[in-house]
Amino acid sequence: MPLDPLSSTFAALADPTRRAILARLALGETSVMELAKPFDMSLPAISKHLKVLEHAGLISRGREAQWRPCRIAPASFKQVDGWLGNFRRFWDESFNRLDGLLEEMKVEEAAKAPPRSQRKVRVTKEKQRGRTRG
Amino acid sequence: MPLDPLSSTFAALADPTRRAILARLALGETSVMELAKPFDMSLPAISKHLKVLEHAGLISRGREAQWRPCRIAPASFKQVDGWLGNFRRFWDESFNRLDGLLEEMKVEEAAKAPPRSQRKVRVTKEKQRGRTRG
DNA sequence: CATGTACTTAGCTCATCGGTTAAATAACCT
DNA sequence: AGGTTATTTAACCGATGAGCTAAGTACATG
Repeated sequence: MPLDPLSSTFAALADPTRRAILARLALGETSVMELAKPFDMSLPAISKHLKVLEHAGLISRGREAQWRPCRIAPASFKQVDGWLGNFRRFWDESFNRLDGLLEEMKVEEAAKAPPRSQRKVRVTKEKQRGRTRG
Repeated sequence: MPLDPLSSTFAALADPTRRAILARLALGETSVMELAKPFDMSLPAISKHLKVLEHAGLISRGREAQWRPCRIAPASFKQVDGWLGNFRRFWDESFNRLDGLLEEMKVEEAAKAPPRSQRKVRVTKEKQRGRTRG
């Protein structure tokens, strides 16, 4: 049985060889041979690692003659980052300051607008999900 | 042999039960019994999961009489977030916009100051590490 | 077509992982 | 001391994971 996406992504990231491969790919698309070079490991081993990374949605692969160029695929990274966001308040100071600010703004807004039905906002849920900077 | 810290952290996160435990702990410190309740699983199994999480630096445990209250430990989360930051440019639009801005600023600064030795800045390295929001 | 290059698949080994039950430890409460 | 509650340790089992070698596939080129 296949694991849920987040589990297979984390599992894929739990190997230093695979993380090193991703670090290399962050510099740009490249071939399997090229990726294998830094490692004291058989080619099939690298091939397996790439399969794991692909299955985890962390890379995608193309076809160019006999080469299978690999590149970073953003989606799973984004998902991991999203999950991590649920815990950001535990370590990110600026996140907490921003939260304080947002809460202040909500309080002020609530003071201006008279309370209607469904006016109450679940701040805790709100601040844990789908945050972007900007 | 023990894995490197990042590997054991990712490995710890690669299990849905353990992620659910962390999600519960995000709501606040609690006991092993309390943590075990939602799961159809023996207590020793939970105990093992907690040991893995503790070893990964994702939780810490106290002592209060016969209870061992668990709570989120920030350090490993932060480390994961830091590692993920190396790849942020692949999915985070606002991150890219910010990078563009920073690069512009560097260009302007460089235009003002006449080129000295070691003036060249490795933007790529710079933008991949130790970023915080402000 | 034959040979070389770039991979992938198959089949094996060994270690680790997630779960189990049974027993041990630790602290509290008569 | 004896019992109850909370949690861990020990010993085991089946499944999965990372590595290997050997063989297979796909494409390019002489």
